[in-house]
Amino acid sequence: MRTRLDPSRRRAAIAEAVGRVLSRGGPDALGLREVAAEAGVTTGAIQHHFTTKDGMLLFTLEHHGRRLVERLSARAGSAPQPAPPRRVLRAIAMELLPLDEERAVEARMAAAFTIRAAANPELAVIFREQYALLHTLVADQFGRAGVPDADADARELLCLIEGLRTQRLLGEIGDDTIVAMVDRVLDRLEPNALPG
Amino acid sequence: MRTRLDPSRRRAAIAEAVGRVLSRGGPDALGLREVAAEAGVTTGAIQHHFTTKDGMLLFTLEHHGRRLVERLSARAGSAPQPAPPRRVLRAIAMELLPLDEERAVEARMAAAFTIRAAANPELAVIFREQYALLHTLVADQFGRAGVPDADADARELLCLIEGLRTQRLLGEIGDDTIVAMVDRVLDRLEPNALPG
DNA sequence: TCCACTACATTACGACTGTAACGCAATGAG
DNA sequence: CTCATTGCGTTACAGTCGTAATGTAGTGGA
Repeated sequence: MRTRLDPSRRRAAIAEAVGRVLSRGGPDALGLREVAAEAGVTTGAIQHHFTTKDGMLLFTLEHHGRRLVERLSARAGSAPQPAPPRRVLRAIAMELLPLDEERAVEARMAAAFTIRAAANPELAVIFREQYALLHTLVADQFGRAGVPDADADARELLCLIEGLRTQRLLGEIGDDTIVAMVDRVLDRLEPNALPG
Repeated sequence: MRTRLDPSRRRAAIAEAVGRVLSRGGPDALGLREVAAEAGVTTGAIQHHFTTKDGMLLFTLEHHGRRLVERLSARAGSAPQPAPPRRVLRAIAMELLPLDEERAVEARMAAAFTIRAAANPELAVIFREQYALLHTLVADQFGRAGVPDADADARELLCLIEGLRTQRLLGEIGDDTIVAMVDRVLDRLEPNALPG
């Protein structure tokens, strides 16, 4: 028997394992035994904490979404309050884009959940909730920058980021292209701000 | 026994069925029996034409990609030669975006293949080849419009379209938002062209 | 007409799937 | 200490998976 663990910790650990499995092997590799092995537990443990596979996936999406939003909020909220919006937006973009392996795993996992959500309303709800949070977060920064239509600018930036994630994980573009594109867009959206 | 059919026609029909199944039920629904039922054949027929499931998927991706590129080329090539680039680009965008059910099926299918490609180099190659064709197609139009960096503009537009597809199929944005965003971007990228 | 061949259909099989059922050790309350 | 409860591990099972094997009807050439 392995170390006994706080249930929420164990659920989190399993959710992380789901992400790695999904990221590594694609949708066909997502089996309970595979996840269990990745998490270092047995299928019995998974069954105990989630009862069903769909429940596990639902929690996994919530878990990762929560973590991501927290990270982004920290980026937006830290520093002496009047941090330049451009810098905050750039930080948010970098946090979302798959520029290191950890973010790449997140991106691949998100993509895997995306199609499931397209055929599963429960998952789609989670996505929309998280997107709403993200949108207000970004739109606030555009608002602070004084652009005429902060909502539209926020939608466009998030949209571009989504596209960059997808194209990057297909190898259609490289890391340098990603960064260049983000800067290009930020320069245009807020031309009066100081560079950096 | 069903009607005997030209092999390439049969393969195409099966590929279409794969797209519909993938679009409708997500990755878990993609079984040979499901595809066979959708195509109105037996698993034996599928096996005869593709021998393996992966082969079937590979062909499916190629098939749909080919069709899409042909449609787009037709859009770009038709009309008395000097059709305004803005109009051509808009037509291309509309052809790519899930504004009707047929394109929505294509978008969901593409998303489903995307994650598979992330873990399957053979599929990724197909994606990259098709993306290259698409890129030159779009970049040509930007070139004709006389923008300073046609490549970057093409990448950005395609990137935005990719993001719009994803967000649309999650229900995060609506059809009107999609069209508005495309026009917004086209207005900015090529401000000197005539409207329409 | 005969024959090789193609285009399927049918059946069968072993591997693998998610989940139910059961067992048991550790833990906290009394 | 006792004891119910929680947190797993183990085993079993029915169903589904992709694929191999085999059969057969239709087809085009000689």
